[in-house]
Amino acid sequence: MTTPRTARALARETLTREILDAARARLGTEGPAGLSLRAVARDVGMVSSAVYRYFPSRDALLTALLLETYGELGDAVEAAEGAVARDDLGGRWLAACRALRAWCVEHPGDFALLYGTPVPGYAAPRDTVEPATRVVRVLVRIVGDAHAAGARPAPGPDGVAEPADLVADALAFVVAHGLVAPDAPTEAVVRTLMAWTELFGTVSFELFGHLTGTVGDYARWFDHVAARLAADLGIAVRL
Amino acid sequence: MTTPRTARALARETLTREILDAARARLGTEGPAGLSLRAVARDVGMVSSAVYRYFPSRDALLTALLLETYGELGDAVEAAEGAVARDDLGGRWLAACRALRAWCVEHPGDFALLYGTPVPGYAAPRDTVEPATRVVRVLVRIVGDAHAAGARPAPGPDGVAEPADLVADALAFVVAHGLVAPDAPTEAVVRTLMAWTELFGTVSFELFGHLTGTVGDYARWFDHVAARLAADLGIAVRL
DNA sequence: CAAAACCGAGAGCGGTGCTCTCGCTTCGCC
DNA sequence: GGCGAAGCGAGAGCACCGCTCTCGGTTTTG
Repeated sequence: MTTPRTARALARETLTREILDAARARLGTEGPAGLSLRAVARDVGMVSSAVYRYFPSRDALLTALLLETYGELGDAVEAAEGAVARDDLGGRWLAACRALRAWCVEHPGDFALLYGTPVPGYAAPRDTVEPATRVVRVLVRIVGDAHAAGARPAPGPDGVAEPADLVADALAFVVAHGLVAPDAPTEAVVRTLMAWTELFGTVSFELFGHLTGTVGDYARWFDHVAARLAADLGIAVRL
Repeated sequence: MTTPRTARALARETLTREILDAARARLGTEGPAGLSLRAVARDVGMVSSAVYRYFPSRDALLTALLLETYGELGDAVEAAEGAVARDDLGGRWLAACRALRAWCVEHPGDFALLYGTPVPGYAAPRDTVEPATRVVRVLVRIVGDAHAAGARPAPGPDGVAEPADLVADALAFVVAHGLVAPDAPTEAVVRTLMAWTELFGTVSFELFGHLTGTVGDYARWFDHVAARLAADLGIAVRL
């Protein structure tokens, strides 16, 4: 990455940035499906073919956007959660959840790119997996700390824990990615993954309009969802 | 709708069907974003402009697809739930949830149309709202019956019910659409809406690839989510 | 049986992703 | 300093897209 600071390299850097910024701006207004490389080129004052000097294809541009966007969301959630006292587990959980929703609501286009319908022909490369797991990693860490502090999830549907092999399925990935220590409370991890999907499901329903008319105050609605999930994990949240 | 059965009207009917079928077939392979009216026209052996005799715009075709698809999902869920003994509340809940997921997994393209990123310029007309509520209506009905049978949702995060005005927000819509009787258990209704979002959030994460590597057996994972949600609503589910 | 309505085909508009070629500028190296 | 190589932006062109309009031919209607 330490390219020589020649005039050309410098220009390339700034132009790459300009293209990415223009693309993200368009993403906010048109959505991922309508992301037009030609329009982006026009926005930065180029002809469309010139953009291909910087991104070999539309998919490559998409990948760069994915990486950048996952990173930004991860930053936001980690920063919000990190600003809360370590022993305030409910506060950390709520801060992480609220930061998550806030970012998504402020960047609906980016949210659609990350959590909406996948672009048909496009498969996200491997190196997007790590940035994509940052949010859930924060959640798992909070729950892990809570477990260490004695918190226990509510009993399962029939009063017993989730089956061991279901837990193993989910846990294998989490441990493999270093999200959590191998001796983590397995059931809590599974519940956290379920909570993660509910959080994003709620945001998805909000942003995609499936709750219009049903819910008045989305922020409060989301807070209650987050609080319920926390309670289910044995973490007390004061709204 | 009782158009005279002239040769022309008959031909129009079958051709409209053929176009819709071709569009849904393409939806399954390309996804909603890549739905090309020209390609659909080719599939039914027409030139693209001829399709406009049947649907005045791509959006109109989209609306027709929405109506049909919501209807099909509603049919599937209602049929599955209706086949279970009325007093077997856990069975009804599980049947509805499983039918919901099964349909989505079998029709990923249609699912993306209904619950994925909204098409940028397109706003679904009013008459898609009613068909869109059929699934949640089934869920609310089960929970209502459970309430009548004495089931009570688990206590809220801090041991108290959800705030009354949050409940009122959500309930207003539900009652306005005749989803539930005005004297319904308000808190249970709110919880049901939350459960509804989690069910579709789980399917969304499954189909959009956010759980790849994390969850091995999606069906069992989903069953556990459904069972947990039921337990939270005071409904016992045997897996 | 004629007028009106409907229908399919085709051309055409401006847009898209992407490829290739063509000059020009900048770079690295001797 | 000079020179070949590499990088760059512009433009033309390909096949595709949604959509409009016109033009003959068919069917329906009064």
